Amino acid sequence: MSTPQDDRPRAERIPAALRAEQIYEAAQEVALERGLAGVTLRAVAERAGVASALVAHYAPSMSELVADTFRAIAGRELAEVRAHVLAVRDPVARLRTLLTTMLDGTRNDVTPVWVDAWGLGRRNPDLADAIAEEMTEWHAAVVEVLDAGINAGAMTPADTDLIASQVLAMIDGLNAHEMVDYGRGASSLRLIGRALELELGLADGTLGQ
Amino acid sequence: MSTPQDDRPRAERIPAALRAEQIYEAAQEVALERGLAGVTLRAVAERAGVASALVAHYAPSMSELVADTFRAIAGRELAEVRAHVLAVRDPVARLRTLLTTMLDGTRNDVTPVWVDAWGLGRRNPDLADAIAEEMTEWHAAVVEVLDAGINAGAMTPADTDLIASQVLAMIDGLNAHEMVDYGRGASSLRLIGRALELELGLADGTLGQ
DNA sequence: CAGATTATTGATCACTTGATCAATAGCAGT
DNA sequence: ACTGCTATTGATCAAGTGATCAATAATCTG
Repeated sequence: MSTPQDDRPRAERIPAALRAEQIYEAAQEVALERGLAGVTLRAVAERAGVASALVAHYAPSMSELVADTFRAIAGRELAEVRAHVLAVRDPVARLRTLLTTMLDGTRNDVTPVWVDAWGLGRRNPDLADAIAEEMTEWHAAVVEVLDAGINAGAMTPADTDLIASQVLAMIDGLNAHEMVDYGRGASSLRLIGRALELELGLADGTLGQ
Repeated sequence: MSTPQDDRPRAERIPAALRAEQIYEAAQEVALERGLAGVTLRAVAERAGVASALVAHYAPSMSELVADTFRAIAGRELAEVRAHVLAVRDPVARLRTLLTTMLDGTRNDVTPVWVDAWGLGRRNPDLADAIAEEMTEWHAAVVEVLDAGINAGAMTPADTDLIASQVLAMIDGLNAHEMVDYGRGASSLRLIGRALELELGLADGTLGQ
């Protein structure tokens, strides 16, 4: 059980740009399935159906590939959530949609990616930069939702910058907790919802069920 | 640069129980300095000043050693914080002490241990169990502080179970964020303090400065 | 002091990681 | 059909991981 190389039909020869894209996408698939820590030279190569040397050929280094993979996954997630949330017109319903979307477990595969990222970020500077960037964008998106609600008069004026940080901290903390099966039975939505209702002058239960 | 074995004076022969304790402590030192992911057979051996085989001899397996190491660090941290917090008699001041203690950066070395733990917990069942246990104890400690405040009439009655989960989520989330240098300038204490003041009927600024 | 007990080690295994490089194979243009 | 360009690969490296085991050395016991 120790074949020095993968036996596999030789990969079809395609333009470099296209192959780079395939490898890039394979890395994302691996990250979503096995976590960011599972994005190894050989795992990505197998997923893409090419020799591991080809992955090394297209990626500057694995640490950069990991960082780029994280950036792609986090960026796409934000774009999707943003589009989904902004489609809701009523400000309060929009905020509720934001919370439910981020907590309903639909994105159960990207949470491990974030948790892995925080841990790996300490030894991977490229990844640390990527994390900071994505977090800034998430923060801006939450602020946008809050500001819209306040400007529409549906929420009490508040320090949206601070509240957005709070929301993200709670969501990331809860997601990390749930990853190790620490549910405590309490509904995460209700937990965050209550806090925001108080800070934004909303009636009890408006954000949670 | 490839000595097959560490050249080093042979470790003095001491009773097994004592040596086990030394290795156990060496693992904790390594974890605090290089993170839980740095707790490897050879790193612990070097730290303890023994051959790597001896670490393997005393530890059932590395995954168990990592789990035990986490348990020891998290447990000791909780005991210390608890003692420090319970020494404060005034309920509100006690809560404030709890928050400042958990956020003032004094325990900057154990935060990475927690963050590593969440990531590694997915592949290390022993570690996952340890995490859940330690979190349960932390939760109970926070509830204790909140209940005391409410019973003393210093805080508005509330669902302390839920609020404790919220506090832990925010703290862990914020700590994770700060680990990748994502400070956003905002004071974490003020952020959590504001939220709790609202939920516990405390005057603005009572918990934060 | 001789012998049994046990703590400690060196060597080694099988495996995984990222990375490099000469060699090969396929396509494009002439 | 030939030639040049380039995508792709196999082999291999050095480093690091956890783990095992016979051999050694120190202590204790009778």
